[in-house]
Amino acid sequence: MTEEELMLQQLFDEDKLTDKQKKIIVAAIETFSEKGYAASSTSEIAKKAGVAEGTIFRHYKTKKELLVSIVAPLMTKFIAPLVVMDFNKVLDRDFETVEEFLRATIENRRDLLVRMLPVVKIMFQEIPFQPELREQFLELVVKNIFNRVEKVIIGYQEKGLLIDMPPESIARLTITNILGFLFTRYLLFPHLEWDDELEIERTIQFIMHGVGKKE
Amino acid sequence: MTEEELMLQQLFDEDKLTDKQKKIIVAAIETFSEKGYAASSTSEIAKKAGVAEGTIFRHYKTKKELLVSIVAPLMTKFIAPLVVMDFNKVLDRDFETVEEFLRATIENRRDLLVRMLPVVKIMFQEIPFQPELREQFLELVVKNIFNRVEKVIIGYQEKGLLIDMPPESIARLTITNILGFLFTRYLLFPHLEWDDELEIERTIQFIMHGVGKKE
DNA sequence: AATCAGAGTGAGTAATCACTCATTTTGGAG
DNA sequence: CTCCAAAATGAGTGATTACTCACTCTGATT
Repeated sequence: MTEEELMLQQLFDEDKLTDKQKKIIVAAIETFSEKGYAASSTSEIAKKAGVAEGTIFRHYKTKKELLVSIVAPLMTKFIAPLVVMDFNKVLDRDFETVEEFLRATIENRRDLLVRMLPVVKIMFQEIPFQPELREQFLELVVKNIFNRVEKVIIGYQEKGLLIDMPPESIARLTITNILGFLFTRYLLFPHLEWDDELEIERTIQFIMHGVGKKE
Repeated sequence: MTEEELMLQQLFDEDKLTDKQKKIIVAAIETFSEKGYAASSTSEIAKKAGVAEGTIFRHYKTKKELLVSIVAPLMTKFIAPLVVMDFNKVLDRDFETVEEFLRATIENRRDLLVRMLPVVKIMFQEIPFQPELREQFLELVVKNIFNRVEKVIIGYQEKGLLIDMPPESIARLTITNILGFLFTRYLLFPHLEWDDELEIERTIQFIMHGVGKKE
């Protein structure tokens, strides 16, 4: 199974798509990711997919619909597992400490991010310009994730494992560091040599204990 | 003096520009920032500037040259003050503690970021697609800033104010949090109500002491 | 074998693109 | 005022854009 098919399987119900439809999606992802949405022409995508330009418009009414149909599924896929994350399970059973919870969360999202890298790149590029994507993102991320994460934080605070800074600030800071690491590692400097395990541990250590030296 | 003229003054030697040249730059910044570079047409920019389309190409050979001439000065302006930041002065004279150093650094860069917001947005949007900008960014930020910051960190480590995690990791984590705050605050959720002073203090506290509760 | 719906085609469309250039306007020096 | 170089113009360029449509192909059903 090729790299592309693996990616497709993550995003779509692969079986319902014809061969040419798959090729269009693969070509579109590659082109959008390399040149950006606005700078990608449908003729170029068709050429790269080995398909007539008209074929694209048989399946997608507009170029924008092609973009949205690629990016939108990623958001739900990326968010879904975190939404169903059972609050009590996380707190009481699986993860005794915050460190373990963070380690599991980072590891869990890292796989998906790496596999979906080109689509993730497209997503962040286009969210500022596509209201449809922005709304979907805000709805999913801000309302679902943020509330969910805040509950987890309050739980750990009650167990005395976290300082009593307001949960939304702890959430902001923690998410900033996790996404900041993934962004720096995989989007900003993917070409540098990274010791992933080590850097994840340092990130977790940093989140928990900061960088100030205790007396 | 208008908002736009204030911005221009930051980026250009205002006096050398004719009235129409200024209007072109203002219109280009506005359009690029709103729609993205590739989706902005020169005819639209000309219209918005109240200028003939040919006038743009009298001063800028290509559309890309217009983009670069807007974004490039920002990078040097943004980086320059940090580069000339005297290592010993920072360490021994002005800032006894890391907290004070962080506070001053965040405050210092925040002004500029807020004033330059539209250009900053254009910069981050286009760096992935414009090799010219990417090279300039890497040269300035990675080599200058990163080395400079590492030296400061080593200095504070020698004074026993920072843990002995490798400086490049401390630098990565600290910069992530500062830029992460500014990004979240001004680009991601500028419409939310923020208590800036408070949130900056929390960010600094987080960097220094983490979120783990001490026994 | 006949039928038919959906997949695929590719030439064609008007609109828009970045850019050119011959010409006119402008503003300051002599 | 005259003069002139730089600034500004806007109609015009060929190329490319997203998208259409009349048509063909394909494979499953009867």
